[in-house]
Amino acid sequence: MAKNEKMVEQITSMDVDFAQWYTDVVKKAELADYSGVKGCMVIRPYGYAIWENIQRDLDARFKALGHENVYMPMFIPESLLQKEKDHVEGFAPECAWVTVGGQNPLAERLAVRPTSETLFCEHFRNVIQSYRDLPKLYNQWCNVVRWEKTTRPFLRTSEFLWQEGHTMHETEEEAREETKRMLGVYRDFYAESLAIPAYTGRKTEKEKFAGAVETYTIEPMMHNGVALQGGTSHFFGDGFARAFDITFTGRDNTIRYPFQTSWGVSTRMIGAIIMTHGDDNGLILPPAVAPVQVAIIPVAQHKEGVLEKARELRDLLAKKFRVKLDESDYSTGWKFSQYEMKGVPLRLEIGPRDIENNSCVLVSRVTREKTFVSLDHLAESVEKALQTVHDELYARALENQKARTYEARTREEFLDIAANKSGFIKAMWCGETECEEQLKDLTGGVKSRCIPPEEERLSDVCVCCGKPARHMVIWGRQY
RNA sequence: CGGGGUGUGGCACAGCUUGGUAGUGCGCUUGGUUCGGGACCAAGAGGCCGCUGGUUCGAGUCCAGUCACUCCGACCA
Repeated sequence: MAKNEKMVEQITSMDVDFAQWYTDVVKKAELADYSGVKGCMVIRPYGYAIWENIQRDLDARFKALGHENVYMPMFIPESLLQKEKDHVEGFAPECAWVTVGGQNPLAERLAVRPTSETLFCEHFRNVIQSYRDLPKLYNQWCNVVRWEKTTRPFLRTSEFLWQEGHTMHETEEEAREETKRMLGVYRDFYAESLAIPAYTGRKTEKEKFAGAVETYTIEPMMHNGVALQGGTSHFFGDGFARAFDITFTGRDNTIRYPFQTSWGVSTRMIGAIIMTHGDDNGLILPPAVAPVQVAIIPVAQHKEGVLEKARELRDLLAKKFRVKLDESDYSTGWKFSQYEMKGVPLRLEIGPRDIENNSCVLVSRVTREKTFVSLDHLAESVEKALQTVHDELYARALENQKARTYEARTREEFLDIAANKSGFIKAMWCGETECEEQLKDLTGGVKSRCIPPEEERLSDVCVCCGKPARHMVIWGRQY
């Protein structure tokens, strides 16, 4: 049999089947594996390393703003979860419950946390007495469980990792500012570290978080035009504070309720990275979170001096970058494919010819173009190349988002776009939940994503019912 | 929760209609030749065919039950 007929495990083309492409990338890039536990995945070392980089980056951003990390219990007694009416209604349907401890049935069953507002509230009640105790700026990195019917690696799993910030403030204004500030942190992180552009804005009444007064969201668009709710920041008013009886003595010596926020992003962001930047050759990682930023591939490594030179370059670059030198005896071509599949932003080839010329080859994962660079000032060249990868990823994603954002001024236009295009639709809305539901039914799943802060006035009437328009809404299908 | 589908070495599957020694490809191990885009040759290792029971001289194959996973719908970071 001819060698080119050899069966090579391929990644399904994203144009053929985007869902299958996604699953292939997750597996071939060794990000995650299915587990024996229904709806739960194994996050493999390479995938977890991405999460660790995300954590390190975000954690620094939180701490720069004065937030402190804490850890809450993983279980919530049913009575505690039930204290805020809207909240329990929203989350009870997808809670996992512990009913037995050891050998004995529990007197009160425990929910495995789907989110920790109630636990934070119980604690805030104990530690907040005076305006001097405010603000409380807490964050926790943890896992949560939501009993999902259908799951997909990173995008929706029964258990997932996230961070949830929970803050308490003296005034409503301060809490509202915090809500928007943290949405801004997410937006900056997406742009600066993940190279993902996104629309941000407020959720409609129908789509907001259970128990929130306002929910803000970041909505990046995936390569296929489908939205992913990429992070949320909630303003709770003093609703939970009242439900949990959290009070403090104000500067004027009166008893007051503090104002609260919460905000979170999850391992779903890894799914966003895959679906925003990936291509038919596999994953493409933004340099800021890539576990390996530069893969050094020695060429003809058996020849004298090649490995030594490669190690020298590794040691040099490792001072500044996350570098991996692959000395294994896999073929050169195999290594090229392997690191491309795993999305390493930059490949460095070093072989006998390069050594002769005091140069090496840099290959961008985005363009796959080979550039010969001098070994003098190599670190600078690498830094520049990584920056270029980031910029190109961002530009490409932004272009896709722009190209797939449409405007609809009539119901017919809206339905036509929903039926024939994939992407976001900007359209005016009257503010009624009925219209949201109607549009969702008529289009088979297009929902409101957010109301952006800078609202364009596309027309004066609701795209659905024709009554006077209140807001411009970005609509789309979601994961 | 409703409707399909699938369970056979690590992975992807064939074998089942018509019962009779467990197969193929990839991967893995060892040795050798290769090495600037997924190398090749040779020799190996690895499976009580999801589980339980039944029919039979004999079950991966037929029957009954059961469990798990998965896809499509309604709900969701």
